[in-house]
Amino acid sequence: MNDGDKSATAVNCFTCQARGRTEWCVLTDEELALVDQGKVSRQYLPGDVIFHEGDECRGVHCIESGLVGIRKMDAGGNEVLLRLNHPGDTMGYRSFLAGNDHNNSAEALEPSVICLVSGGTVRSLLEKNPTLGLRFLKHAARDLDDAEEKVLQSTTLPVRARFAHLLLVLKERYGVAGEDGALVLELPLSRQDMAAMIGIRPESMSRTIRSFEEDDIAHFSGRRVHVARIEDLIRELEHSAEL
Amino acid sequence: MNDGDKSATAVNCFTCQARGRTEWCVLTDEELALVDQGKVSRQYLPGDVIFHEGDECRGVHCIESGLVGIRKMDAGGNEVLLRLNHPGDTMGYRSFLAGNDHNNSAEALEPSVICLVSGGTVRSLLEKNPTLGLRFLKHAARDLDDAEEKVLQSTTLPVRARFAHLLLVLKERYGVAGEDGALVLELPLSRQDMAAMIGIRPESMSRTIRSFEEDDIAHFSGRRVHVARIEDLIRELEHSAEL
DNA sequence: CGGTTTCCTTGACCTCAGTCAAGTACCTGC
DNA sequence: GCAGGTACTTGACTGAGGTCAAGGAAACCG
Repeated sequence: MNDGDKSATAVNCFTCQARGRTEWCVLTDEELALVDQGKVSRQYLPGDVIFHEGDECRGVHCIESGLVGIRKMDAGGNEVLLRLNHPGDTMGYRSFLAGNDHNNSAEALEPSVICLVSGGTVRSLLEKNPTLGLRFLKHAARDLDDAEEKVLQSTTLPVRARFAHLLLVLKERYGVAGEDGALVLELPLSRQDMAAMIGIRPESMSRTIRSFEEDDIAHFSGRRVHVARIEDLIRELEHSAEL
Repeated sequence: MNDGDKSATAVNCFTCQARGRTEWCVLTDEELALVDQGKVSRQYLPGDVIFHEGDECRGVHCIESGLVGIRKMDAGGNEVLLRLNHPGDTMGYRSFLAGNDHNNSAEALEPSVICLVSGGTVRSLLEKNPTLGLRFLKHAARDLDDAEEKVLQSTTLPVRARFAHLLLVLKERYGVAGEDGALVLELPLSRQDMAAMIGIRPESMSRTIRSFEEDDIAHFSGRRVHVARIEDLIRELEHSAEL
């Protein structure tokens, strides 16, 4: 929890690394200048919380660099890691639009630089440039698809299949080419967090990993994963379907 | 499956029962006339499918009357009932916006009249009237919250608690006042569908209902549910949290 | 009306994943 | 270095919920 006055690092929207990937890329230079003025940027270290469930929503967060996990927990302290957000991603736009408090929390998983664009700025931009709203809308549509997919999987698929699926999804972003068609993943996640992503306990995560090793489907050392044959992961998914 | 040429019932957007509740309520009369021209309306009977997962998305559906269930199924034939849609609700706007095929299916649960607003119409309206996009956006934001809530619940809560929660949600729309503070629900759902809503098998649904009866939490006869003390349902939710 | 189908319920059984508890590895600060 | 965490692993046990199989109830339709 480093809530102190992290040096408000001088970040500029025009030179932002993630600029091309953000929702803001549809803005004119003039409009982008508004964002630039209306934002505050901060650094976060792994474990730092950007906002908490229940916090008042004061604007929209935008990731310049790093990695952020979106968590949600219930009354019993159970927690799920809903998704990972990357540079260029926008966070908290939903609570902002709906005008209610944050209904999930965001935590830095890697050292991150994150900007908070004030509510007023976003509101006036939405009026000025309708395309921005459509960008948000598409973003929401994608998130919604993912969430519904997750609902389906978490109620129908067994843990092995869910884990295989998770690895296949993570491959898109964290897969690095191994030799001879093998796949190597460099995950940014602890086992706890992987467990939280598929909604199981750490103990079950351990056992699932071990069973993947025993079946020679994947090999884990630290946060590096070797997968000799991707088909094995896919089969693991389908396998649970038939029969 | 009544895919024949159901009489294209003469429905008019200006006199639509659900008008006030639709996304379109932000349109001017002139714009609404466009919707009226650009739509086709049809009648559906219970069990009729409005669109299937994988179908091409040809526009946005709008419910004039009736009740529609949104289902999603996986390769193994497992199915989840994601949500219920009511008069005034819009369906399929996400696939439409994202430009991909429908990723879930819609089935009439009651006799329904549903309009299909053509893609071109929606597109031009979105350009004309940015507020419409914001309406869709808020809608998506709400759906997303629900979906994420559901992810959390389906991975953390036991069946009894999920069912209690379902009843509490259904109460909002289907609760009718019973005498002396008791609650009576007139559900529009079969047991199978209730099971599908919380992601369990019909057998488990039966057993859960029976256990609620035995514990005197709720009494079921057909699709009517009597709940003497709502607190019991709430306690059922919290109960799973502690300990 | 009886025949068919679909829905719902029940029982017996089993298995997957959660729980509890203990032990190990690793990291950090002193 | 050692003490104290935290993360991870492992084992033994348990139980909630899925599966299978069968029977009953209710809706549908000729």
